[in-house]
Amino acid sequence: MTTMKDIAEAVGISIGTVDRIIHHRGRYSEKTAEQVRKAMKDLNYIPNIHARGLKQTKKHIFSVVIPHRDQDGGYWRLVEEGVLKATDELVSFGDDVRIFPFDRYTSASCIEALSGALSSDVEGLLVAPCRPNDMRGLLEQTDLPYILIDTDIPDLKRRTAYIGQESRQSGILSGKLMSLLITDKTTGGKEPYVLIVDPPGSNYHLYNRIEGFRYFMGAIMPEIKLITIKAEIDDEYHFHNILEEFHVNNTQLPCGIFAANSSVYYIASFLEKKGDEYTSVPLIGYDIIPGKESAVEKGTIDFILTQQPEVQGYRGIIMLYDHIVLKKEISKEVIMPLNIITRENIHTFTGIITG
Amino acid sequence: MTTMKDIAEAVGISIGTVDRIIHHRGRYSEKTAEQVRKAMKDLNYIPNIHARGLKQTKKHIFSVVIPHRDQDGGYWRLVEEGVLKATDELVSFGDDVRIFPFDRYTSASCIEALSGALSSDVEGLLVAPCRPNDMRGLLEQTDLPYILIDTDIPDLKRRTAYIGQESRQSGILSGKLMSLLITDKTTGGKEPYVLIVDPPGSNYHLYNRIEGFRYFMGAIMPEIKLITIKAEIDDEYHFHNILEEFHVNNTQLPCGIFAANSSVYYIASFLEKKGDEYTSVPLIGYDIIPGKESAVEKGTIDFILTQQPEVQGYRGIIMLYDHIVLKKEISKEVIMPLNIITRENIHTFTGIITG
DNA sequence: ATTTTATGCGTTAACGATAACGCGATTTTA
DNA sequence: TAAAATCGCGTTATCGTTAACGCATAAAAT
Repeated sequence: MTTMKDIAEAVGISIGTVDRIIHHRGRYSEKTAEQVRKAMKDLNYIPNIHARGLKQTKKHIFSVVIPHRDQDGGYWRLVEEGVLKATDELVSFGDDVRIFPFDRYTSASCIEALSGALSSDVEGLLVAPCRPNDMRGLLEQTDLPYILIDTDIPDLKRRTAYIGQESRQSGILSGKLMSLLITDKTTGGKEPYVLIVDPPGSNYHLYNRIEGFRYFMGAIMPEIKLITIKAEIDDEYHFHNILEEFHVNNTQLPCGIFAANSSVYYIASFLEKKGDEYTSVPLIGYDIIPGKESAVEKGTIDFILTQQPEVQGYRGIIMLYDHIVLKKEISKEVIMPLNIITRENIHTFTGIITG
Repeated sequence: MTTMKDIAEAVGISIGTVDRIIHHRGRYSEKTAEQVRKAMKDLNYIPNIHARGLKQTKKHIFSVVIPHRDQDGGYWRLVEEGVLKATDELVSFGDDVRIFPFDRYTSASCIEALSGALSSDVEGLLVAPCRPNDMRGLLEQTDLPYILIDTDIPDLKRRTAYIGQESRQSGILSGKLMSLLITDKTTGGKEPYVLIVDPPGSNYHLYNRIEGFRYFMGAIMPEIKLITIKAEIDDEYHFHNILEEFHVNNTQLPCGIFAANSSVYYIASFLEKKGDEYTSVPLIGYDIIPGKESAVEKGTIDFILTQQPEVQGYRGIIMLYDHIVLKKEISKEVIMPLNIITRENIHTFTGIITG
């Protein structure tokens, strides 16, 4: 392994000069710099990360600004788990990560969390700007590098990167899967229709998912009516109620149900309560929730789409570290894979972070 | 951040003693050891990886024993890419990875590569024992830790871990997807059948994939005949020939085609040459091959299953490092997720390693 | 009773990169 | 012309951990 000392000896100077040249800290002649650069190439010099990391006295602190772990049906808990896993690794380097959770339904909580995250001795942020209008102001002012996750604000010129999902595309993919599940058997009724369940809260991603689904279904299966019911509370009991109410007024079963987030599990438990005729209705939704896999394993839920929120949280932190500490180039946009989960592969997707 | 010095001061001893206690190197009393363990907990001591890594003079060298990058339709090239990516990271720590490729069709090459990998100053191996009988002998003798990839030899008691796929399960999953693609329209012929293409070489995974596919189709769609054609050479021209020959003898189109590996791309190009009626036949196969995505994007290939070979290679090296250098606990078995790729999500799966 | 051996510690020099500091020699400014 | 600034470089302490070495005191072996 080549060290700076080797470079220095090869050129006939001291390591101090080599260091100054490597880091462009001035106080050297372009002539020696040229020799050093040549020697670095010839000897294949690669900086020793350990030595560099050890010397860096100051520990790096990152802030994470995301909604409370219980919001959006437990989605953010998964993101947080990924963040914590990455934090474990950074702590061994002397660095640290601080989480500032907020309530995504109130403006004040949102602003408070973000300004708290900015004020301390922090060097970079991972932010989920669920309320773009509330957060954009502070993000425009700060000089700190930050990575956006989940929701993008493309016109924020200073954002370092964005990690996210293609929500509309995932709706399109859901539509495709739905179209495969709908056979003549299930469209047996007089007026075939698909039920779209619009979960509580007005969420950018929910909107796009439903829009994508509608687009695909309209294009490929125009003969099928799309009926949307809107839920108001993120609660199993509430979902059962509105589904029951809908069913009373529409005794004919739908030929498919699409839920735009993890509320699909509420729908599954409703169908299971009603019996076999109901569970055989094609059902598509989002997110693997630990402990609730059985609805997929039994086949009540036919397909689940997921973008592995744990991976998003994990990668967010690692990217911050790569960018700020290792000064690596990182991609401006990371689009998460759209994973299709079903009875036959769900067991291969549980507890995965790095792969 | 707590350091060993802090621990030593808290207990009132020197860091030398703390070090001996942490590493069980003897020369200390149980009484002080108890105090040190308590102080470590109280002060939440976490070893500094950088300092440890820097001090470790000896660089760690790992060997990778996998088939040549061109074999199995370029599959191993992808594994190698993951290995190289991980190697890049290790090189910054002063460590190194050496690749010993072999020809999976000859016994001698296989043994030569493995013994070469074992002989040097290596501390651990990542081995794809494609020819278990040829390799088991050497693996039983060595004291070095090794991780198996791709093919498992469960009765090798000393293997550190296995990273692999559930090949039979992936065949079952293919069967399920095929059953969704087959509608009354495509089964219009007199004697509906599905074509199974068995690629060249007798491969453990190929066998299991086909077996799983047969199992599912037999159980769910027993009315559909399964016809297998065996290819002998891994070459586009050869595939076109045998497909053409089959077609001449069986003018009725199949209601689906299943290819047990990346030769699915040869089949796709054949169908595209023949025209629209042919490309609309449901086609399912394996592996995303860089540069060949268009067959999926156009819809000629309906579904691709992949277990992200790059990720397997990458994780293999990282696990070796975690186990040998960081002395972390690593899982005995890592089963890769079974990813379902189709026209609507393929673009989110290209160039992914860590996520 | 003397020599070994064992026990329980403290001290210290690395590992490679960093950056503050110092020091002549030249150039610029007052 | 003297003082000040700049240039180009060398020297050195430091980060936290490791492990060799040393050194008393006590126990065991001769």
